[in-house]
Amino acid sequence: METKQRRPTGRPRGFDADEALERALLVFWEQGYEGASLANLTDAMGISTTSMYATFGNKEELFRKALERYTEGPSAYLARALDEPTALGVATAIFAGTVRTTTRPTGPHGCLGVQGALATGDSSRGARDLLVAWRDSGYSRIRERFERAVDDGDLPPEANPALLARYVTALAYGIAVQAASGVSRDELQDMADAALRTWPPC
Amino acid sequence: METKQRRPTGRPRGFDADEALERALLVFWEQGYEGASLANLTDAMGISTTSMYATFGNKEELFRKALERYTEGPSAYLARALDEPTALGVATAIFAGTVRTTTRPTGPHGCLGVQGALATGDSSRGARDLLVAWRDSGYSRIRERFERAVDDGDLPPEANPALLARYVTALAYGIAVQAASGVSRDELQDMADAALRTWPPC
DNA sequence: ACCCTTCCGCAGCGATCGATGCAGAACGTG
DNA sequence: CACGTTCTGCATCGATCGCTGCGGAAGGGT
Repeated sequence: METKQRRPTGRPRGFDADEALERALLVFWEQGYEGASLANLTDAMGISTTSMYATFGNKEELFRKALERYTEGPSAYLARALDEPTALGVATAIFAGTVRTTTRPTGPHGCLGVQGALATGDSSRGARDLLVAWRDSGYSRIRERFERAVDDGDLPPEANPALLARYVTALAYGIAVQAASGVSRDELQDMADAALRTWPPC
Repeated sequence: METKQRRPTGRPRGFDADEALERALLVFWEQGYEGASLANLTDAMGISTTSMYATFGNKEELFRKALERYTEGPSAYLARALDEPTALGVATAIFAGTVRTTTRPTGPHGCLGVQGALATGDSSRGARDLLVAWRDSGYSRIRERFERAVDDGDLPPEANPALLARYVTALAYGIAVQAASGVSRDELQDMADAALRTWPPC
């Protein structure tokens, strides 16, 4: 089975699809799904609308792929944070990663998963629902990690993993909103450090 | 001085401007500034675009007035919260008000000041900047209230009012984001209650 | 060198965006 | 009732929205 050779050859692509997607990600990140027009996107990607549609499908598909890239790139700190040995370590790493990613000196401020499509019109409900699912997935993974921490005896038996996960995600989203408003990295990190001093909050 | 009689008479308005503004507020709240089209707005307001422009100026002005109405209506809990006698009472009231306002059984979920225009295209930068200023104003008022709490001896002298205000606003924005995702009122209130059990976080 | 396949530039699609001009309707005032 | 003033309904503006058809350009396989 030669499933490897899918493309029966032809004119090769004149641009780097990965780099184009990275550019699109930055536009979505900064302007949101609705605020990013096709002209904005293709200009930043350096390709024509024809190439964009041929390569990525349509605007919503492009957004979906940009979100995947975001998850595996700027937002990869979440997966790493879940590997920390303690619940406190997990929370600490999540906050540190959130602060760093939402306040990069170069690049958009805030979190794509929050500001990409928080409230939208009907025509953008697909992107909005996608981000709702994305945020819910992050919450669920944190909650499961805290459930394991209770099982491990790392967190006390009376701890509420779901509630703790809501707390961590809420603070992370709050950091993201403030970063989008222009609040500095140091100020947000100091706030996160203070919050962690009373961990766990119950 | 007869400044009272400004209008030299004429055909009276055929609709209630206050109610129309309330309807517009709900649309902006649910769909965001960019997601709310003129057609969406005027349909909900029950008036023509001509009447809208004659009465409110343009879309950005309408948004500005809707935000004012939001501040004095759904978001009025903030001003009341600042009158609480203690910093803990202030934080408690802010969280309770945020949870209640962002999860109203009837009406949009989330906070207009957050999801109204968090990340936008160039053409909506006016609305975006307006909300940045709105959020910053809320933060500043809370910070000043906490400074007073330190002066009063309510908060310990080593407390950091700016940091505490960042914490409260972050958690409130996080609640708003989760409410926009559909998280229930009870779950968010339980989380806020847990966070308040370790007040102040430093 | 030929052919087949894929990609790209150009132009333009219908729809919707925010915003207006205009003429007549509807009122308070004299 | 006539007038002056304001508001409203209709039609439409140019611009932009996301998206696509088409024909030629540019490659790889044989």
